[in-house]
Amino acid sequence: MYTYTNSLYKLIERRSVDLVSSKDVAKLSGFSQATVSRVMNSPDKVNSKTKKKILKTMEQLNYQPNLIARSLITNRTKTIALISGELHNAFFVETTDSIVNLASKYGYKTMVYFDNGNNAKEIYNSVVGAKVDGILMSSIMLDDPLLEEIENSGIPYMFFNRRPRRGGNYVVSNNKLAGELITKHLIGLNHNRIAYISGELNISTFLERKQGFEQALKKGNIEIDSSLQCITDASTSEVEKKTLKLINYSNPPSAIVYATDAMALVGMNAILSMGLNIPDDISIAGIDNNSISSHYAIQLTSVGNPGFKMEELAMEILIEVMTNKNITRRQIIPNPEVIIRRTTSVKN
Amino acid sequence: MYTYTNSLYKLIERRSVDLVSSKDVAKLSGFSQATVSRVMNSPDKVNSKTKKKILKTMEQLNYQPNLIARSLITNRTKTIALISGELHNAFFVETTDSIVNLASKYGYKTMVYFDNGNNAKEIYNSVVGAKVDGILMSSIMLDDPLLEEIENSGIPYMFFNRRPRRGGNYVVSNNKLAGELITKHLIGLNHNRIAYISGELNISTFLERKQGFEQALKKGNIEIDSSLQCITDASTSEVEKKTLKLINYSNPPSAIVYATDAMALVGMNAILSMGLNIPDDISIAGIDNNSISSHYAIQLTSVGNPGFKMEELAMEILIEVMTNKNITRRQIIPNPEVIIRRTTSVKN
DNA sequence: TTGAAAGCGCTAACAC
DNA sequence: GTGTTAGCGCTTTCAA
Repeated sequence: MYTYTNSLYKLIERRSVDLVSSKDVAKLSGFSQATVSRVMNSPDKVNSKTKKKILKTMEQLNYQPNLIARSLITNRTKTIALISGELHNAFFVETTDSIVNLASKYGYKTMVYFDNGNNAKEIYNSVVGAKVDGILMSSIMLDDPLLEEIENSGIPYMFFNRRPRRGGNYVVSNNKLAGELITKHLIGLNHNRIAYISGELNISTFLERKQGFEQALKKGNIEIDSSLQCITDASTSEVEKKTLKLINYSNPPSAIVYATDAMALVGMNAILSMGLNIPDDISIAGIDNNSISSHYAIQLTSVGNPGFKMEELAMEILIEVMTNKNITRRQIIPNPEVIIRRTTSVKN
Repeated sequence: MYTYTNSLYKLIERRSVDLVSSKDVAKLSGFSQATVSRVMNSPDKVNSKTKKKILKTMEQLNYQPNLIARSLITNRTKTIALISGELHNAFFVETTDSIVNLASKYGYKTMVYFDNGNNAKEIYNSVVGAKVDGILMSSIMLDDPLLEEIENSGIPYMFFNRRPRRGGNYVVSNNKLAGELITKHLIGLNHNRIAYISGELNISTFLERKQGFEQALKKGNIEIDSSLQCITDASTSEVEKKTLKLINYSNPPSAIVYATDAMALVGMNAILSMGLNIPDDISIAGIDNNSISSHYAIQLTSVGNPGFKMEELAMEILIEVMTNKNITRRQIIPNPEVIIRRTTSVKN
């Protein structure tokens, strides 16, 4: 008894630098390490008195199981990787928030990576080494070589927002429809010189939204004018530049569709800074329906899936795939709708 | 030779589900596991021919070291934990982005947690179990019991944005000065009924900013009117409610200082929705200088540290602490400045 | 310069 | 219901 008290004292005293292990708990409680393990993993298989004693000892020692050691043997880390677009785009702010919180709700930690457009492979290697239980990824390109690697790795995954050209598991909005709807909205307001500013077309969202844009023009019998289409990287400076270019045409467009709300926000800033009025001088619209877009000072007309978060559905599915191993192909494409606000009006 | 080719074939064929280990690399290359390990950890200690062979084998097998196993023995995970406020506050969007990217630049992965105000202890336990190499944390309360635990844990850490009442390592803005400066700015515009909407005062930023507010009033010989001070949780609905309450006074304030830009944005939305004009009817200002605040459609007067990112400095220091173990107390408090935009004007 | 062997802290058969 | 033992995939002495 004395010895126990003595070593207990020592164990409590020492700082976590040299941490308490299940061996310590075992020794001090008088049971084996296996039983200590059972208390954590199959508590119903251990005598309730024993359990009580061990739990008390754990508390006394402030024992925290070493998850690294546990993972090495279980081959599960209770961690998911989120490979996201950068937070400069408010869309990813909302998805990151949702995903981390939802993961946590399900008992998963989240390793977050931001893909800046040319570090995907590096990120992927890190993710593989980290032995995450699943991957949630937005930043997949249309013909991304990573797709095959991920598929072959056997690691459960879901894409959201973007998808590869063929195959893969994902939840993405019907982006072609999104592009079509917003353009149709503008055509309905009598606009016929409608410009379009897009990110690079090796990304599904950008390609498909533009396809929708063109489809709407075609249906509206408006000729496609390539001088009104700008494909650019989605950076602030480029979007600004393209916006100013369009505005300064001798025959400028009466409306601009931006491929994302984030880009529209940049465009709006540029247009207002020029002293122009939105929508009196020019209508603008985005796609994604970021939450800032509904702010009274912004009031950006957009396209979105209100009441539905694709990243959350993707996460729910991922959880299911991680627990039940029967992985069937999952491809979900909800239809979005236009949210009309104050940045679009009838062409005057 | 034949045997090697044969087993190589088998190893290449199999999917990563049962992954290649350093043992496989060893067997196939004809060296020991120890030497394979050396190739990764002290390559200069291994013969260059041997090294070349082993590296080639690694590539053939697409070997990725199991970081979990490595961590178990090295006791380092090359992972930091970011315990952040939620992304609803744009301030944390920018810090999260910076931190994850900077960590990655230094070769660290980032486990991200969002503290919603009552899961800090739970998060902390997860962090301890995950054996992260360091913690970057914004969501510390003034008298947080976690401080002692973190200090005792021996895990390198830095707070940013918020700090505990006493002790701790942190980089935080001079928040009292921030509150004082913005209030002085308004007093300089002849405002003398200035309202203040703050988050809970158990958080250093809120307490100190309010102290600065009061100090400025005192210096300006303006009596403190408690009916113009609202302490609330920082949620959207509460900030809205308080804003409307103030506006509907028979003798409303001519200016409102919000403790954060995020709160000011909510207030702005409420005020504009009422049909009032900013700043003609009422001036408003925030603190933090979020990037959205400089948007032309927002133009929020704020207080910030332009050209300086406290989270980045905190991260740099953390890296240093994690590598050189001589942990000295670090408390850094840069002075902010007012950024005047269009939401504040002379009282009419 | 390389290999053999021990062990990080945990879990999971298997035995009792 | 509990203990003994082996081993997850690495790194790291210690010998050779």
